[in-house]
Amino acid sequence: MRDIATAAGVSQSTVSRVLSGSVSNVSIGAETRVRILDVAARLGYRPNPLARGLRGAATMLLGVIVRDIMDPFFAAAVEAVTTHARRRGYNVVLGQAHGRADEAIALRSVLETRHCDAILVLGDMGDQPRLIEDLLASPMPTVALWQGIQIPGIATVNVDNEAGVRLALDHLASYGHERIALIAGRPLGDIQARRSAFMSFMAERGLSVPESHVVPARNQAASGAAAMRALVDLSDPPTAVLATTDVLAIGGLHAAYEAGWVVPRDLSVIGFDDIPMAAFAIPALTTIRMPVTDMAIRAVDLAVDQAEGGFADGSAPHVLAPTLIVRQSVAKPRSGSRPEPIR
Amino acid sequence: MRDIATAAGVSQSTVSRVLSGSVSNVSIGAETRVRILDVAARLGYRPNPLARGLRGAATMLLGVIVRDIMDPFFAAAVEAVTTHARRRGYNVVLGQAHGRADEAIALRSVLETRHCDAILVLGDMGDQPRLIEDLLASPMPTVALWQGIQIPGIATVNVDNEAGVRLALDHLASYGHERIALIAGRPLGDIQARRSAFMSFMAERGLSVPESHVVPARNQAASGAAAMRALVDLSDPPTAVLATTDVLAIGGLHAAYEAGWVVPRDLSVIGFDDIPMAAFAIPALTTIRMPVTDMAIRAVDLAVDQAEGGFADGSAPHVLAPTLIVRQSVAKPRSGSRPEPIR
DNA sequence: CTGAAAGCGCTAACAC
DNA sequence: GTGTTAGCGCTTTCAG
Repeated sequence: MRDIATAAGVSQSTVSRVLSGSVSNVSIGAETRVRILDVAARLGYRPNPLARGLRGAATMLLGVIVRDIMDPFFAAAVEAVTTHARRRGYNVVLGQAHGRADEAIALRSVLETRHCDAILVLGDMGDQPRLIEDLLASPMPTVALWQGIQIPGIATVNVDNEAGVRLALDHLASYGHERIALIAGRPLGDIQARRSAFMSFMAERGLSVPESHVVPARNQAASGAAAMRALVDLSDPPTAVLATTDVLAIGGLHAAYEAGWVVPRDLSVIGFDDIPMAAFAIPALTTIRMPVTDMAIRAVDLAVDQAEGGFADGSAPHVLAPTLIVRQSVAKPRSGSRPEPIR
Repeated sequence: MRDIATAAGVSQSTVSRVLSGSVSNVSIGAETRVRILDVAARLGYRPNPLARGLRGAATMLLGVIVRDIMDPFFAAAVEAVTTHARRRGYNVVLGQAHGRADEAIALRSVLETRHCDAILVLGDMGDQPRLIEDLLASPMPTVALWQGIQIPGIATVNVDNEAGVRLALDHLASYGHERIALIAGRPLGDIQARRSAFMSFMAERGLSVPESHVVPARNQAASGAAAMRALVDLSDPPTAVLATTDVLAIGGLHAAYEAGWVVPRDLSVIGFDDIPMAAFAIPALTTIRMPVTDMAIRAVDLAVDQAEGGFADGSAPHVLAPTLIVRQSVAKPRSGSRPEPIR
């Protein structure tokens, strides 16, 4: 910038005024402005965001911390967040927290990331207490999405997991299912909420849930498949399965298929999230749709408003409602205890 | 930092020396160091990366521009890149280029992103000429992945698309398939390469490809499904289908299923990429596996070396080989022109 | 071994 | 309208 100042024969401040589009100040000499713009272009001038930041300017960056970007649900969430952030003039810095092992690093990454204006945390970080602690300690506006729980002091945007589970269970029940199993991911955040909602609603209806009908899994298709294999091998297999995420459900669908079970004739399956692939599962997966876009918008707005306005929204809870998407994977229960082998 | 200097009763420079772990200089008074460290901790000191950056320090940030994060393949790629980047001590800034409409913005984002040490471009940006131009104009180390083509002046890491297509076609041919259709994404980069490889290899074998057997698609399951629907409705439907990506193939599988075609009995399907879901498609998808991890490592190393060492690797082409993953979606051709309706 | 001072690129008072 | 000056937080000569 100094170069362009000398080259244009004006002072640096004038250049700054022109190039940074200072609104408030006095008007700039029409010809001077043109000359400066000209020289700037000729010299291929690029403002240095670091220097701007140092002066206290907003970086227009939103930090996003996501547990696992390979989870299609979170990929969609990142997409939604990115889209709305951009609409608000912000860009996104992605910090991946993959696995708890990297906790310390993820954390560091966040701290180093001080040069963004606000932070969004996607997904349950319940097992990374240091992260949470650190977020709380820092003065940076933070909002947590899909955390499953309220974190005092941090604005959170969640789905109503209980309503979702109730929707799913009601749907299954309306078909006459009583032996319903659960494939559940790590008991944290959203998943934990879904799991306990499942248990209460089953109890509420007087439906018993044998221990073997609640099978734990990591949130990957392979794990969902393994869980389904276990279920299908039981002496008293369920007639319906609720998976806490679509990824798990899709893995389960595959395992059922391999075992020769035809969904939904022999077994009903219902997922949670409505990831893009869900509609293309075989059969198309009935699932609970997450209002991803709305949640992303809400969260970004919260973060941006906090960053710009500085008003401490504190921890007003934002809980949005999921909806039931009926597709092809649910039907009435088979008659026998297990299906006749078809091959 | 000034505060901590006064609080510790030393000068700012001493504090800096201690806190930044200056290697070269003289040793620091043992007691002084401890005192400073102590005060720093007590005051909750956090270095300001912006100020460091201003002084010319590396930001340890890798910019990653990806066309579409919702594409499971690129999600996996981002994961791989992030992992290796972190191993090298770098964090990742994600810039999403979704859709060409945002070209200008994506571009800006990159330029603003000058505060990262190098840039990785994932996926074909052939339709964003301004982006490419800009990358070339800037002095920032850049490496392009899955660009499908060489870009003079930018280091590129690609797969051998032709080898991949040949692998797929050989596999299909070995089962006796001759009427092979192609579901192809946007004719850009990798996809373009795969498409033309398909055409040449078919020609090479003397196999004709009716125009109706090459169906264009956007890279989404829905589009793959639509394409498959078209294929299946043909009066001379193919006995095998090659999709340029697994996402397309999975969509196609679904459409075939809905049409009552049983894969692989009535139709063989083969994909490209080997995304995590591919193994859990129904039936499990035979596909061409991308060496994602290796490519990510190569690219990150290239970028980092360039950023740190400054040696201009220029545009040495890096082309890695894909492999065939045989699963369940390919069998010998059905006998009739079309399958008997099964329902 | 430690302090003083300059400067990275830019902006914002405050003059003229 | 335009120039001067100070300083954001940090590192780094250059002197003590």
